[in-house]
Amino acid sequence: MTSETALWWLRRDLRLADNDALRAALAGGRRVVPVFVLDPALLDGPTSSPTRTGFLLGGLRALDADLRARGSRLVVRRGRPFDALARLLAETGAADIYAEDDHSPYAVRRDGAVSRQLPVHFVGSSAVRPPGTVLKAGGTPYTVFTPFSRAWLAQPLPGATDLWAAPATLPDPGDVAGETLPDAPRLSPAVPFPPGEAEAQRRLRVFASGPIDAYDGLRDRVDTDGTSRLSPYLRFGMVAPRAAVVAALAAQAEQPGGRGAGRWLNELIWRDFYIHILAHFPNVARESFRPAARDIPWRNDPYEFAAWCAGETGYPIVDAAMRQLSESGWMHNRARMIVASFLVKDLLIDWRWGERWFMQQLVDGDPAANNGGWQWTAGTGTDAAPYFRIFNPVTQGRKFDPDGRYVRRWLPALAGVPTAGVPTALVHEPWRLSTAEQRAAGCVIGRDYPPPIVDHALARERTLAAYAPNVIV
DNA sequence: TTTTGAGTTGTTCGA
DNA sequence: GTCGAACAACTCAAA
Repeated sequence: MTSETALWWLRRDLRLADNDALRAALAGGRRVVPVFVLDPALLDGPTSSPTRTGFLLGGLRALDADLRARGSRLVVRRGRPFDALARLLAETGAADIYAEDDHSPYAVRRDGAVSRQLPVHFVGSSAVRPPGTVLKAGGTPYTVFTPFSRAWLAQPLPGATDLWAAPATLPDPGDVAGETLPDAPRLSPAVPFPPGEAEAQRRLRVFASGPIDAYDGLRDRVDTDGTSRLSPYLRFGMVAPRAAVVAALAAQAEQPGGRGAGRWLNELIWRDFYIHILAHFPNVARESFRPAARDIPWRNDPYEFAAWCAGETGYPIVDAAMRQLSESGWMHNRARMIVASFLVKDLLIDWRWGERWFMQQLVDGDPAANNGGWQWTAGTGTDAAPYFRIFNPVTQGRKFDPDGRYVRRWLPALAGVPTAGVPTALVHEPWRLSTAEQRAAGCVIGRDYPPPIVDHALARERTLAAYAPNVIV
């Protein structure tokens, strides 16, 4: 062959636009072989999720189609990445491998092993600003979000000129053998996330051109599509996080008085924050960030955990959210906080149990964001919620699902419960309905819907005692 | 080195 | 119904 060859190793950057690794691989007119390695350590690991794997495989199919439309195609191999890449280097005669940097603990181990023996170059990052680039004056990492975000914003911000479209044509990778993508597991029709770069860009465009302005006011409403629903796409890099930042800044410039775009940008900065935290403090994947919070006397009742997983706690907002998770692979952000608070602070179950369940269910499951969120709720992490902040599932339901549309959607047993009337709307506390009202609504507690697994007021007192500083010192 | 101000997302209670 | 205080103390970041 006449020109040099490079492997483009895709991991969580399944896109052709704004892809630094692809651009670096293409530089100099090289022949580029796009490769994805199906890694059993990830796909069959203890924190894998059939829904997420289905989304990934769909994304790979979409990417392959996008590549073929440009004269290229995706080469899929199965096995340990090191072995697969070493073989491909030999088969193709490639001199270099280009990949976007991934900062999660597994990726760091994997990439370290690969880069010790193979010519791999890491270009770009799954974060907007990679770990190590947002540090305190002394060169150490931030552990509090607000100063982190100030330092993050103080650096030059990306603009429209930093983005580039997918190349119109790509070099033919030549005759390289690859596996066909496995069919199973398929995405359930209930999963409202068609995979692929085009869909990711469409969602970002639609969200940033309107709904983002209402984001600040609607983001907490679980009964409303007030969020971007971009998380699975960002998880697999079907859209560049940098492109999301640019879109948020542009929306902010258009609505200088509005708070929605800035609020959403803040969430993108949180995404970077937790990527940095996990990269700088990889032990948080195994234990609480705060040493003082490592000795909380968890109850860890396996039956209560099973009820939480199944959405059978008797608290409608909790159960609806857990059904939304298992049926659709996704859960509204506010609902994630509510169910997490319930698991940790009402049931006193170790946050790591909930963290693992989320990873096994979430189409957007990401080790950094998931760990950060759980440790925040549990009060064990960086900049965490104070231990006495315990969500009341009834109050949260009334506040963020005022008409009960969300709980009715996911809990058919509650479909007949009135939202208004005598004595008040009780859809978020159906056990307070009279026997006659329960019968009229077709929701008899104990028959159609479970009674509350714990009394929230008592559970709250129990947790305050368990967390009290004199206990956890 | 010391000091000071500040810290995602709540709830409950009593006036 | 609304409002402010209490919940508890600690750690971080920066001057």
